[in-house]
Amino acid sequence: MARDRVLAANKILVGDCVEQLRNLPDKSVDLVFADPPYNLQLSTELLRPNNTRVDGVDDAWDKFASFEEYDRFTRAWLAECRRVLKPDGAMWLIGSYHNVFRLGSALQDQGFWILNDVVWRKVNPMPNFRGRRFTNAHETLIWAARDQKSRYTFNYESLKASNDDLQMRSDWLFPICSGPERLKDDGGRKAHPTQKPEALLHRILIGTTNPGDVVLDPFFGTGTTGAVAKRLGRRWIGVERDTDYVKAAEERIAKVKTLSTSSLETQPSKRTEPRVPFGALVELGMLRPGAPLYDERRRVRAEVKADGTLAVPGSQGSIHRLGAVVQGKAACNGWTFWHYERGGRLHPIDNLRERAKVALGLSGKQQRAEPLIAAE
Amino acid sequence: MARDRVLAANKILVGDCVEQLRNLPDKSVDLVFADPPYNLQLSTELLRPNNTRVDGVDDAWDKFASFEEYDRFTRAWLAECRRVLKPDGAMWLIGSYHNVFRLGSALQDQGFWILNDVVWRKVNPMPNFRGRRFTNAHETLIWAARDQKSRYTFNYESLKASNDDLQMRSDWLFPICSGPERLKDDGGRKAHPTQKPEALLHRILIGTTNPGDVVLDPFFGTGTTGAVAKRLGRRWIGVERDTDYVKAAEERIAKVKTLSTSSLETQPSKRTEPRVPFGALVELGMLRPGAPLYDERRRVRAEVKADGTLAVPGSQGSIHRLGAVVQGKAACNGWTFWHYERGGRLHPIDNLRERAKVALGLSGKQQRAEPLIAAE
DNA sequence: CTGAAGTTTGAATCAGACG
DNA sequence: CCGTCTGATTCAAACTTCA
Repeated sequence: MARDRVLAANKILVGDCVEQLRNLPDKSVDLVFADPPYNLQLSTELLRPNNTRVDGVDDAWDKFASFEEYDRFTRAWLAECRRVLKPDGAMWLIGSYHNVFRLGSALQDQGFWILNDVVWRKVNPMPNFRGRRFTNAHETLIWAARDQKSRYTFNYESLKASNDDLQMRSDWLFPICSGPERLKDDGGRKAHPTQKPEALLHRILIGTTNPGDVVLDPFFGTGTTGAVAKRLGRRWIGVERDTDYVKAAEERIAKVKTLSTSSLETQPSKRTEPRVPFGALVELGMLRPGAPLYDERRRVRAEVKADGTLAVPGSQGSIHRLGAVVQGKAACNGWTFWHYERGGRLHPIDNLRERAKVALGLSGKQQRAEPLIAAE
Repeated sequence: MARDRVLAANKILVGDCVEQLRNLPDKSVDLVFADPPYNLQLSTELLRPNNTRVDGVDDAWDKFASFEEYDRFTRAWLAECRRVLKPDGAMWLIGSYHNVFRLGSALQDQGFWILNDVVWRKVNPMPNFRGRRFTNAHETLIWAARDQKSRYTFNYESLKASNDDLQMRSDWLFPICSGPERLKDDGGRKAHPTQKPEALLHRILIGTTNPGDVVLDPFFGTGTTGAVAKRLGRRWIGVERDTDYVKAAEERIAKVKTLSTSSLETQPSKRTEPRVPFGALVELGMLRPGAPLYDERRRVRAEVKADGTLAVPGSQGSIHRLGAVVQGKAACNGWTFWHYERGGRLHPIDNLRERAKVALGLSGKQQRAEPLIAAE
């Protein structure tokens, strides 16, 4: 089958994904990174609260008539990727809840062996403008070996060392791709609607490939995979149908310099300040619903509700909002304003937050969260 | 079909999941929470349709056969859950990468409408002992409405208020179930291998059910769903096959006390508050016909008409329509766009609506809250 | 030039009542 | 079932404007 197919790395194959993959030889690729269409199927336009329109993904390449058609497409390109992978090769997929369950099932059906699912937590996701769902603040990656027997690459020590000597977990925190990294077209608009951050590919390639490995991206887009692969001294192959994307990717990758063998960049981990919301104290049982809270001088008595709000007669809201309301002020830091009673004395609920941080592992020491106010 | 099936809540149905679900009436349940078996030991536990054992996992056909069997089981209990759900009902599933892709695909295939996938990030996950994978530090939840048209319950304001006035995101941080909350058997060993933390169910039930709702858990285990449902004033039904688990769950739930009705009051939503049409302000004499209204910066001047419409030269219509027209936008909330003048200053007409609610006796508890502490 | 203030934007299956 | 109309709703970061 593959007798006259030769692997030429560091180039983009222009054309249909499955057709182009057929031109690659069997067992020639170490890793596949695939960011396939998400099949979003947006129905109507979405307005922001200020009545401006959200520039959603409505490109033709993301349109599929049904799950059946999407599954058919998925099976076709997955099968080609599997053929092209070396026996010890592996694959990364990325998707959202719209498509990732189809991807994962198809992977398993074809004999891939899932090693982890990994969650990319977005520092700065787009909010949910209508207030009808949770903020969609993550995307899901699947890491799978070609089959159960594959001796896949995993640079455990590198990842651990770059993670303050803690095992790298399955939840990763990165900002979305914006700023200077985000490619723009001639008109100054985003060149690609779904450009992935280089930090994501950086961790993947450092963690699951070795220098010199061949990385295939069958949905190359504007070439994030190629750019990071080149920088990290990996070889790469991209497949992309859209010639505008191809042009942008080629120009982008041409500017990238390969790092010297010695200089192994450490992951710039953008840690956000650990935050404990008030509701967590209720959910964790540290404050019972019905428990009273007071201001410092006991002039106001409020009651904790099961939904994580606080109430006085005639008003209910967050600890901050209610603190502002009872004082007739515009704003209030509820953490220092409200107090719980213990041993006949009042303590700011901020103290509880410190203990919750410990329970949630957001501070150094590990201990258990005991209820501090007994049920009545 | 369901003519002689009666819904008896707050009890455990002992027996096979699908068989027991068949005894529940159609459209009787508000929410399903399901924590199905994870399919971890495919090769040893699962039988082929002809009851021969699937032995050996080396063979791709066996793996496929096993997934087939798991999918058949999944479709069977999901279909019963869908039948039992009210038209506006919803479902939560929880799983790991071993089974969650099968669950999500089956949900979509049966017509459920996925609203979010949610990631439970574990504070204290089990480390990966062999250092060959990422620490499996999360599990995945799927929240889905019965179908696309379902008007599902979502207590957006409660979740936001309990999260320091920020929208609740799709990534949740909770410790695994341990300490006193973890049920032990007579030998002091954990009574159930995968007991879920009550905090997880607390957030789910607060966020997506109302007091009095019926919550069904078809894989009840040691009854976390029932315990939290009872505490939060929701009704519950469990299905469990293992009589040891049933006994542990019954003892556990018997000890739980339901919170007082007042503790369960949720943050009221502006959406559910009674509506005051603009015309009522004119009828009540709060705005006289001919009165001028302005946008925030006085760039536009409109005039109130006796019929409750608003007019600028050349255009007339509702406060919303006219606000959109003068801005050249597709939509506009007239209540916040238009302002009336009083004491030389502009105030949004939304303020008048609040006063109209009081005048019309439509105001509930969330009325004009007076400061309880005098300004200093 | 600097900092404050305002604007733009990101893989989105994003409403509900009423006639 | 479908069209019409009211009116509820956003977070973090980058970028632009202006004092």
